Amino acid sequence: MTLYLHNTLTQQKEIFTPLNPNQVTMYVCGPTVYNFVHIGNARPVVVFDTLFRLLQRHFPKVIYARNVTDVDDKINAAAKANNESIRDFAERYAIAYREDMGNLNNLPPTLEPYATDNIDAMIDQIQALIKNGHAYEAEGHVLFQVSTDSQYGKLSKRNMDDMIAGARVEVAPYKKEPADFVLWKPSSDDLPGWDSPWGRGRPGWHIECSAMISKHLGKTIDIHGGGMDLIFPHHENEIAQGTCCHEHGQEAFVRYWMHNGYLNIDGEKMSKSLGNFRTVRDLLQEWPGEVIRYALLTAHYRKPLDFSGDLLANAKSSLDRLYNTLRESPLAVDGNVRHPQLDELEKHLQDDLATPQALAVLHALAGEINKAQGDEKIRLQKTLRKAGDCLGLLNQDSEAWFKWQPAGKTGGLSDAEIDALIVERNDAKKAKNFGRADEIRKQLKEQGIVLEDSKDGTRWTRE
RNA sequence: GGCGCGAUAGCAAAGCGGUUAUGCCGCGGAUUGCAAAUCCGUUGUAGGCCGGUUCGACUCCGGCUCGCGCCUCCA
Repeated sequence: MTLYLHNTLTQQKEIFTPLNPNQVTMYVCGPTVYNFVHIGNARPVVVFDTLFRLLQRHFPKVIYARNVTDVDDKINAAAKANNESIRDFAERYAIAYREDMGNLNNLPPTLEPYATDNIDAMIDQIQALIKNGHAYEAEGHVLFQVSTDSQYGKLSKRNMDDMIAGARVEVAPYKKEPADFVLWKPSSDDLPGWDSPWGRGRPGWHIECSAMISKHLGKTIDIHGGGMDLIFPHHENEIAQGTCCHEHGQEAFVRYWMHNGYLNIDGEKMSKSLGNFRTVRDLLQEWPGEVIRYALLTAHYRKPLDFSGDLLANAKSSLDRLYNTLRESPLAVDGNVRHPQLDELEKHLQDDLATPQALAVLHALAGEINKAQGDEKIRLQKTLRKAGDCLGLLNQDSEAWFKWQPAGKTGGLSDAEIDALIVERNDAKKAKNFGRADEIRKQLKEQGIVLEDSKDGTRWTRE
């Protein structure tokens, strides 16, 4: 197996080889849990879940960590307004996040460290940075001194002069140099805080990730992922912290940096600050989670993807076609199935997660299934189930898929009522009373129920 | 101001220096009591614009136009 991954550090595809051939370590930046996540937040989760599945197929052990940021100024303010602890406040959204991501068929990560459970590791790392001459204390803050890191800027490809020239940041008076960033900041009595060598305070934004990586995954990890917007400053600063806190020798802090492109709305980035976002939670009221997942996989992960109702409708139609070929096929994935199309699918995924082509393979298999009969058909259906599993798709029963209806929709016909009308219609058909049969078809159609007659009986689906 | 990305048919979205991406939508045929699904065929002059390299470019190179992103919380 040769796996190619695009590395943001080198801006090109590289052959992936883990530092330890028996174990891959991967860290992906998780959510700051102060509200429901939007569909743009779901893109990296789906992308790296797909990578996680791929890695698991080819390496004996994969440790995938995704953090939960449960302390930050937005959380602090919201928890205070609610008169509850940041932990209680944050945990509600952390649970919602896990539910939402689960509904998109994302596997749980191996580890989900919480920032507030790892304050000690952050303090340790900050102390190491001070000891190594990369950080300094000033007015209760601890700051990383960027000029002490000759490698600074290597991920985001920018140099200090450019940054200072274009800086729109106010420079705090206690900074030695404008680009220095906060590792630790003091907390007033009404803010969450932890005791530290620099007084009661709380961590800066970037330190949690590098500290938790060091603590849970080690000095060097194989893959670190996240959205493009994290390249600067978040990941650049993580590199500075994670590299300067200890002797690294030849090995980097992170060996492969991967970043997904944005989800756009009308060509503009979806973001919380622009307010042009849709929450995953809302979308799940209208669409199956699998449709959302499929939609996110239709574009290559590094490309922008314009999000729209049409995108989801197209994804739904495509999945309808695939599920139609899986009627009566068992759900369990048969690990022993072999088929050239599976090799083709693997080849595409191994080429920096070429999911659009991987989806094309699913459709090629569907075409074969539609033409096949008997055992050959069953074998191909098993193949398609397995192919779908590689992408986190096609893991449900076809009948359930076609009978699905939006959670937000109420008052429609129940399954039993529909079945009763179908019985009545079939009786009418037997009696050659096609007028009544068509009337029932029409009546159901008006309710969004489509009937399909076949020699094996009548099936129905919700539109 | 600095740095970077993109432009493909009705819609979405890929690979590839010459041979069908794929899905949805459209059209014709088969099948069907009707319908759907499926199969066969097929169209919509596809590759932002202008040059260059080449026997040949959507695919490589240069310029232009337009759009977008990061430099500030952000996936």
